[in-house]
Amino acid sequence: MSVSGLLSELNLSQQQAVEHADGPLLILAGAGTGKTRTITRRVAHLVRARDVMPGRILAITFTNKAAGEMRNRIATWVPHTGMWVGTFHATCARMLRMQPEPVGRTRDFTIIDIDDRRKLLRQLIKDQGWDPQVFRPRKFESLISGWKQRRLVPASAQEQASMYGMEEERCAIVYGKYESAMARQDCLDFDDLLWKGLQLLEADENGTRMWVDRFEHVVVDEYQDTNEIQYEMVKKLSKATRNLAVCGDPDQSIYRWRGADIENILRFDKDYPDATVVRLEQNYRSVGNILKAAQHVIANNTSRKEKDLITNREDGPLLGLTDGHDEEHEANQVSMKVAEWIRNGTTAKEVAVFYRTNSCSRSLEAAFTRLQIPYQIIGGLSFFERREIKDLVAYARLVVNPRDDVACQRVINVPPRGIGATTMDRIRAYSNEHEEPILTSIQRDEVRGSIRGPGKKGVLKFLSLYEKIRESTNKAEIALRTIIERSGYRHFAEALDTTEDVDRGENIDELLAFASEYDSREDGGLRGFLEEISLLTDVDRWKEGAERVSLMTVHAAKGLEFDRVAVVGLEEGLFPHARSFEEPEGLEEERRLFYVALTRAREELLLSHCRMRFRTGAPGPTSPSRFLDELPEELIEERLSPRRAGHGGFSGSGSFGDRGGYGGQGGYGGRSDSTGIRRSADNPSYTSTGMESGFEFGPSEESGEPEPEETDLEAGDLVVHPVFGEGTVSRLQGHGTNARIVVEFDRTGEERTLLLSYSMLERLG
DNA sequence: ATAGGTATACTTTTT
DNA sequence: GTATACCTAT
Repeated sequence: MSVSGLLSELNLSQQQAVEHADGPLLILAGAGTGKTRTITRRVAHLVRARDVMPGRILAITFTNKAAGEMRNRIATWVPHTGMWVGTFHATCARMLRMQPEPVGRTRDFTIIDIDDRRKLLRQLIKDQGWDPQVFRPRKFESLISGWKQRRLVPASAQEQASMYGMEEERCAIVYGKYESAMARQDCLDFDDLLWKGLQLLEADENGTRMWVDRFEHVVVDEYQDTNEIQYEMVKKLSKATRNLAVCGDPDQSIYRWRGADIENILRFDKDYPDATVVRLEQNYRSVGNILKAAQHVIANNTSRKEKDLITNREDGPLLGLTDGHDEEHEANQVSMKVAEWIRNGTTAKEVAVFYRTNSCSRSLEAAFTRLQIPYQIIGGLSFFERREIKDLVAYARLVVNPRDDVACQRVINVPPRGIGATTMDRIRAYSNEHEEPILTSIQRDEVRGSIRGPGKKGVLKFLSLYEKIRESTNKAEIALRTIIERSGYRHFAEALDTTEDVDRGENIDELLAFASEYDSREDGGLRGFLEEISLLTDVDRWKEGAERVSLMTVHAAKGLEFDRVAVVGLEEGLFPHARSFEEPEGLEEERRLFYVALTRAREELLLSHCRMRFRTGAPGPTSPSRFLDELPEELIEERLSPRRAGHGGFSGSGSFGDRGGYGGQGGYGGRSDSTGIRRSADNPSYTSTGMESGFEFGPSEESGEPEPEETDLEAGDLVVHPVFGEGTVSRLQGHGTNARIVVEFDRTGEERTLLLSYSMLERLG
């Protein structure tokens, strides 16, 4: 392949970025301007045309998935053996694994996740004699994470905390305890990976310089979302050669809450006055109307660099807009539209639905199931957060790192083997006092002698299990199989809560398949496998090829593109999210988020909101997002939902629009000349799939206040549910707002537990 | 020690 | 609607 092949099918700006020789380079790349293609070609070009050794190139991506894609794409041009391509976190983990000493860890360190981190914090709070109900682990976690992002050690945090209040003060103390526990257990958390990674570089600058002189070229994608530590890290890694190429779009910076500083990209040409700046403004992705809409919205942000995006594509269809009564109705409308898209020739994998918060996925799921549209949810209840996965991973962690007390405590009595709270307290007391790992402690005769009752046998059982697992091969899959078989875990997991329709066995199999795939690809053994999965996210697990509609948050959608996209929940307080109202910067970030959502679509967009939504327990009226008002009116297709008069349940539906914030919202309400009912007429094939025709609502609860305990339903009553159909009440449980009703539904023959106040059940007959 | 029930909090986004 | 922590009975 000739060098010029690397420049084929690139526009002039892209070519300039690819061919740029030495020194700092800033690529300002708008959405859909071929940014990934450009930096991939650039890296390939470095190897082919400039004879840079692959091992001397470091490319940082935002997700592991993007890293994998980049690796594959580069491979089509040049061999890339030894090239470093990965996320900041993965890159840091890799460096630290190779040289852990400067930060006080061994090469066997394990990575702790948020959940375990929270558990550890709870324990430490309790150890201080404080009530975790008052001093919340969650709150502490975010405080500590913030301190770590700002590189504050516990001592400095304590100094600063005294200015704030008791909670901060106490948290700072716990922070100190947490840090020593993590060191003792040879663990690192996500924040540590970055901070300790930077510390490694700092030590390296005055030492062997094995890292700071290692890379001849550093390339960073999504630079607009780097935080302070990442910024410093990039600076150090590229200081020796100044061959730093960063790429990003300030309008797509959406991780401020995680410490990302948009200033990093905005001031790049001040940091490096000799930087070459290349602007990619030719959009190849979206049709004209989508691009126009997106540009129009983002222009409302004040703190931004003017940027133009041009497309030579046709205008395309107008942007669709729907408003539902509530989220269920909204989900129905959206799924009908999706069904229409698919019927008209778009494949399911080219369709996506985005939402602001994960909780919005539920109603969509129900609607998609009803219409029998295949879908997959990305994110939300993560695979890796599933109990059975976490348990097995904890076993594996303990094998790799016997000092990992968090992992040890998670599995020492799972499946149950008689080691309860009393026994654990005793063991923990000993191990705290002697400052040695729990696993070491329980091997001491002194400790084992002090344990009586069923715990004694349990500890022996656990130790012999542990030995057997340790002896198994280092291959990830075999090790996991040994764990599962020797511990009897599969049986335990499958017997766990049979009422839920989660298939834990299936999840276990997926983990095994994952391990087997890893073994065939890499030689990192159990430790390597653990490292990989602890840094994986759900987007990374996303099965791109699957013929399914993708449902995800807008954050998860970053970097992806689809032919047709629907964005739901465009309401004040949800999108933009209420939490963003406190500071003006917050609102600008929400707008960028909306901009990201819009620019994912190639051909067609559907935007939607509803007039009432369940929010934290109670349903309430909502008003359309201000972002809808910011769209140019002439690009929006008028489509207001049908009135529901005559449909029984929502007798008061007309009054919704007149109430609350809806009617009052500026120009939007003014466009409300109804175009009538279209959906059911348009989609006869989808309303007759054997499921519900149309959509019935339960007894009218539109007055907003759920009436707890006010039910005359009892066991044996026949009821009908709008989604699940007819069924029989099995029993009632709980009181007040938490009252639940268990119903066995005829269609599936399965029992479901529903929250009584919102169950929308109607008595039958 | 454990199972089963009950109360409570959580819903912003994620490496 | 779900996960988790605490309480109580066995």
